[in-house]
Amino acid sequence: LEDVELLDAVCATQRSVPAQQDLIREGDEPGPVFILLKGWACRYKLLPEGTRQITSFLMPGDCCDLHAAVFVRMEHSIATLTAARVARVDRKHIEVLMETRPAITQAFCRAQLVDEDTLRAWVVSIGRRDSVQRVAHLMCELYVRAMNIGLISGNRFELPLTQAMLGDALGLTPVHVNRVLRKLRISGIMNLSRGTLVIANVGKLALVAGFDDHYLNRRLRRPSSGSETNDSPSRHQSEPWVSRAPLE
Amino acid sequence: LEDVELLDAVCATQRSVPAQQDLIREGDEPGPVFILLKGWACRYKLLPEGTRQITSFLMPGDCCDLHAAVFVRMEHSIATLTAARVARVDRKHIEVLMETRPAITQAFCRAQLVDEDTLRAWVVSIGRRDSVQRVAHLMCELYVRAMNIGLISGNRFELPLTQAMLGDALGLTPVHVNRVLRKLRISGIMNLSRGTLVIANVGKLALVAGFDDHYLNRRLRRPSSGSETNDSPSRHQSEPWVSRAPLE
DNA sequence: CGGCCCCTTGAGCTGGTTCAAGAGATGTGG
DNA sequence: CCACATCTCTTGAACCAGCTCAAGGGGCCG
Repeated sequence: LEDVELLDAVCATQRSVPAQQDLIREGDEPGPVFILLKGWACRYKLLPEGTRQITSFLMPGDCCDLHAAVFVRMEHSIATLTAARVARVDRKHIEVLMETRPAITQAFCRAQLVDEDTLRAWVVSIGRRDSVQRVAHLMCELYVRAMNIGLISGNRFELPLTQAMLGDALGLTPVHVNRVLRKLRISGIMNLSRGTLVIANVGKLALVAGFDDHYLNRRLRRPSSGSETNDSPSRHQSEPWVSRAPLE
Repeated sequence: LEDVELLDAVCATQRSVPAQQDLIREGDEPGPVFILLKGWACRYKLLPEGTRQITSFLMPGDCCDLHAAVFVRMEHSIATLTAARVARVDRKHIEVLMETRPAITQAFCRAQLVDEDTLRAWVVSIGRRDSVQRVAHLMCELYVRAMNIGLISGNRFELPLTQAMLGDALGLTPVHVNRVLRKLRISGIMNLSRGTLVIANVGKLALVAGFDDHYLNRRLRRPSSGSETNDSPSRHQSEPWVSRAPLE
């Protein structure tokens, strides 16, 4: 479709950003829209005591605050976690796009809803799962998302998050994240080390996590193994853009 | 505005629902839109172990899943918590409204964004606050929301939630919710009993909670009493992320 | 080579859980 | 109007998952 070209065009002005840098800071007035093209970022909030809580991870293809124009003030910050490449799009362009291209509008809307479901899943995880389930669940989420944007090779993918970052996302201590990762490693389920996650046993991981992959509206397929029947072949496969890595 | 009349009209078909009844169940195909007119409800998710996590509370005026039409499957359930009055609106009507009345569309969109900010605040609370802060923070949220829909009289309002429900929302045990409530009571900050919450000291409550009322885009006003110039209790921390680099 | 992260592991502590038991409430049927 | 059942709240006591504090090791970069 030409929609893709329009989106490409809109991402013309790109910028490289080093790791650990705020793109948007809490209290800011919503400005331009950012689209993450490469690297990882996160939304987070700082507490008075100085602790941090990450509320979501952003991967290539994700957008920052498409809809926030209604508000006076950002309620959270967004920062890169790794070196990243970012497109900064004037809000006007987005609005024009949303008025003229219904498919794009719908894709945006859909992305928004997926985000919200993910957020709810985080609440569930942090509220009711123990540390092992929590880590496992997050890994499942990231695995599925990485798969959707084609970042999986075999049963591994690059996961350049420090244990401290994972802790800030999961509501755990870095120390304890470390212990959980060890536990998952020695039980032969997965191994996160040196920036890449290797999942030895997806099924077991999902089982431990109590992972329900519906919430990303994708099926969790293990790379090999074929006994499973794909029950709904007609699912929205004419994929709207937002969840794919569009450029690059 | 006549927008109000249109919305009234759309709520013509009302229904009374007893407490503890599912309106929408996880796995359902999104059906009609529900608007809560009276009483309390919640979104929740059940875990395999049988525990429950509530992800948000719904109060009169809140809508269920305006936008979910895009999805095949609901990712969470919605249930009444008290006896309630509910309008069931055909999705078609909503769509017509959203095409013809821009003000209404904008209001819906705004509500959606507020919900999302609230959800993020829950993640922060559950992830990084201790039990007392957590309870206090939720009470602040509910207080502000109750105020916004005119449910506050003086410094009290009706809060018909059991301690078990609060626990399911906060990721705590009912037993522990009880102990926290006692602590808040004897420290003279607030008193929740027999279905009504009396806030003796809003400022102190917000302080304990680390409550940042921006996220509902409303100011936290105390009804009477005014010795304290309570600007916003947050904003201690405008440090850019770099300053957090030494993770302590 | 030296400094700075980040990861790793140990040991002790604590906030919140679990289990248990009793006391109010509130409703229901006789 | 009372008797009984069912919830919810309340409190105690023991326990444990995850935290804190501390110390050492490895990789990467200047």
